[in-house]
Amino acid sequence: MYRAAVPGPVQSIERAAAILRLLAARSGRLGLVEISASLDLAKGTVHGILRTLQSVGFVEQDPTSGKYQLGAALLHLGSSYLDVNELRARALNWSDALAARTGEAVRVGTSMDSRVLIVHHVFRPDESLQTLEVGNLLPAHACALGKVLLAYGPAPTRAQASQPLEGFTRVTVVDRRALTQELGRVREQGWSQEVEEWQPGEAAVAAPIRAYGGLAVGAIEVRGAVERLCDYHRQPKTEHVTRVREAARAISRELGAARW
Amino acid sequence: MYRAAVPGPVQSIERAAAILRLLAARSGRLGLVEISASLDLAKGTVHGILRTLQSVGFVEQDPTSGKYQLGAALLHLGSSYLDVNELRARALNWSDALAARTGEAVRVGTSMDSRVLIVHHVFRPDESLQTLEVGNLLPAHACALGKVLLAYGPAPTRAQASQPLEGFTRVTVVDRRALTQELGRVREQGWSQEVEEWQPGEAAVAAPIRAYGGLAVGAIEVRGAVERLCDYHRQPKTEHVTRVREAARAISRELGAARW
DNA sequence: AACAGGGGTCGGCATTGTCGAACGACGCTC
DNA sequence: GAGCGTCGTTCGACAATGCCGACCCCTGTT
Repeated sequence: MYRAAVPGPVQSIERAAAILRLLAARSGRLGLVEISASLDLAKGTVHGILRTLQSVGFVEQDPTSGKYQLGAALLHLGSSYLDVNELRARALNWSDALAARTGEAVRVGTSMDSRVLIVHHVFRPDESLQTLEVGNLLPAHACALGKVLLAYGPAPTRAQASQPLEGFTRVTVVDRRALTQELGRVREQGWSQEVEEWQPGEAAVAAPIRAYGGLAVGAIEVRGAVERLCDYHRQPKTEHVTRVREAARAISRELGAARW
Repeated sequence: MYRAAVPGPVQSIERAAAILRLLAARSGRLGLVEISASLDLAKGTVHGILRTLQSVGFVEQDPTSGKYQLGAALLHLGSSYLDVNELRARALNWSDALAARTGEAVRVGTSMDSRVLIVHHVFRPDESLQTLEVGNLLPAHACALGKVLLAYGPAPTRAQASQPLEGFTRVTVVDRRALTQELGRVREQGWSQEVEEWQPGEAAVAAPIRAYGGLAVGAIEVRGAVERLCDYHRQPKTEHVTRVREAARAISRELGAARW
């Protein structure tokens, strides 16, 4: 039997986490056999794990259909994570001001599993209906936040670099070499942009939030309609770039100061 | 050795969940020995679980201090839970309207471990700064949401009924018998109130959201300053009570209709 | 009425996680 | 600055633990 390199990754916990991820990915309820088939585990095994997860409130079971879904306890854990998260805490003050000054929505994100996790979101300051995106996961290569995180984060692993890039609009960067080139440009100029590469009609500008050592621990972006955020060359307006970069620097300073 | 009544609650997963709860309760970072002492487990055991939780992103370790805290993956799971949660989905439409009509903040909650979990929160429609309370856990006996859930939920277990009620202000109901009496009144009138029992200066009115069978699966409340929400007898204004009850009934109907 | 498909249960086996002691690093005190 | 205490981490042995796969029951369908 294969023996793990590092000792003691608790198998059942890994499996439980895989089940939770599966339930989160397929938004909706999943049956026992679906889960056991997806993870290639025996039904009985999955059932035992599910019952345990249910008893601690991490999953719930629909009594009529018998299907499983995520449980309420996770919501509380997630919000507790936000309370502890230092990046978010430091970004709170500055992002409000940034949204007010630019008149656009502001989002703060961090890297997770080569995707971008939104940890803070300030609505565009107008009366329009907007949905809170905190907790959402975005593909890194298709949004301004992600590009900055890729550019200033650790180098991608072999496995990551060989995965194809998914396209979302006609201008999403799907060519790996083109992306590498753009990330170089991002490093040179110190900020990233994204014009209709994720959502049609939307553009964004992002800058890195760096902790001691220079590695990016997060990013902050301003996002809004292309016609407001960009000039007539479809390039982000300089004032927005400047303001995002200022906010990012301010937060970086606070993060550094808090620990050193 | 004690043998569990139902077979197969996976021990390591229960322990992992206990660790996560501990990390959530003590907001902040915890050391390995603190955790192992709190749960009365061997250091090595806790370490193995923590490493596994870390590898799946449920906890993070501060590289400088070595202490552990909740991880980013939980945020995503929590927000995924919100996506699936049917109570919240149905409440979305009605709570916005309720907030607009009453001019006050609206919250929707559900029962969890004999406390109240906030699953939706609409800010009071003015420019004041408010913090999102989704994911927060409140004591059931001290808020309007909780009283409704207690009144229309399953009867409390022996263990629950013998726990003392914590006081938060001078008027918090801390006497178990007084609470029972008030819950009876809530059942009679179909709604609950709370005047400065949780936060000084704040009052709230709540009504039950019931699924098929009549059991409350959630509750919705309007919350605001006492002087706005109540009349000069410090009783909630009738118009607010009516509106909350209407919203609750509408959501209940949708929930029932969705399944039957 | 028979069948298919779902969730749930059970007991035996060996894999798996647990324990406790020992290690190395750090920081504090004297 | 040497010693001590504390903390996170590693390791190996043991056996308790959780895993597997066959079996059961129920519901809905053909």
